[in-house]
Amino acid sequence: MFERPRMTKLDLVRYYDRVASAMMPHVGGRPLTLVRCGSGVAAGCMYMKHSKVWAPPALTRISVREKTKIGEYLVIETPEAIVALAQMDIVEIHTWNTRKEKIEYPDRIVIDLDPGDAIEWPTVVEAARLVRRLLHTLDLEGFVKTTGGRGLHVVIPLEPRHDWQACLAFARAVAAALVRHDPDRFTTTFGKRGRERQILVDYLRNNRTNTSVAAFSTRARAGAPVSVPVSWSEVTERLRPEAFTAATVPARLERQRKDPWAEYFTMKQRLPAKAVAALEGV
DNA sequence: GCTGCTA
DNA sequence: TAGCAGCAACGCAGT
DNA sequence: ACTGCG
Repeated sequence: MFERPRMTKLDLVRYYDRVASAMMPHVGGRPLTLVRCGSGVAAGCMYMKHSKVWAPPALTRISVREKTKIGEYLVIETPEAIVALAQMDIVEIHTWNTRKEKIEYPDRIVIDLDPGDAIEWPTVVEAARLVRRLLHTLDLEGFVKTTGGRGLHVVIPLEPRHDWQACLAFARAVAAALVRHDPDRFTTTFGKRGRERQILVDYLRNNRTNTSVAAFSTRARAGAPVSVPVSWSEVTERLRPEAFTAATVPARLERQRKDPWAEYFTMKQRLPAKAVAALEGV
């Protein structure tokens, strides 16, 4: 399926088999959008949103009311289902930020930091830490993960009680606050020109129908690392280890250093009342 | 990858 | 029966 | 309206 390094479908099966159980909590029970590369990655890939097409029996299906019609989506309920996706030539696994039980109420918001070409990695890390600090002022916790590309996601675990519009409004407010805080560094403008030196805060990815929040993806194409929750030791390694020793790490981060995502799945956060208004003052 | 039509 | 074509997303923003 | 983008 891949050239250089050569990777076959069997390799993909082995890989999914190895990571499936770790992936389950992130991708299970959610509507999927998949990237399929049927004739090898070089030949081009297709997005698969609805599940009208064939899928291995290990995948389950759900119907979701959409604007105009009812869409049928594939859902992962077991690790076997993940491995089965390899049989479908699925190379990227994207999920909604809602679980099937509460399809209109996201259980996470993702703040996507998408650096321009001239932005160095440490700057992205710094930005992610800034986002976390911003969230802390609202008594919210955020978890950092790699994206498979050059950026980072700050994931905010939520109790599924705010509809996606409320989540979108919140994400917009966070983005706006970041831009206000440092207009030279942050932008919400999509246009490529002029943002080489800026970090795009991409809040659109929180839209209900959005497909782009990949908890995991196999971006072997780009030679990028596989997207998994990143550990702080990993981040600091790439940052400047000597400048970020345990002595300088706040207790809160120190706790995360051990297992950054340990608390993630137990955390049931609510957006503070008037969170959007509160952010306007930041 | 699968289905369904055609040679 | 072998082979081929068609199929498999979407919405925002910028120009 | 069309294109780029993720």
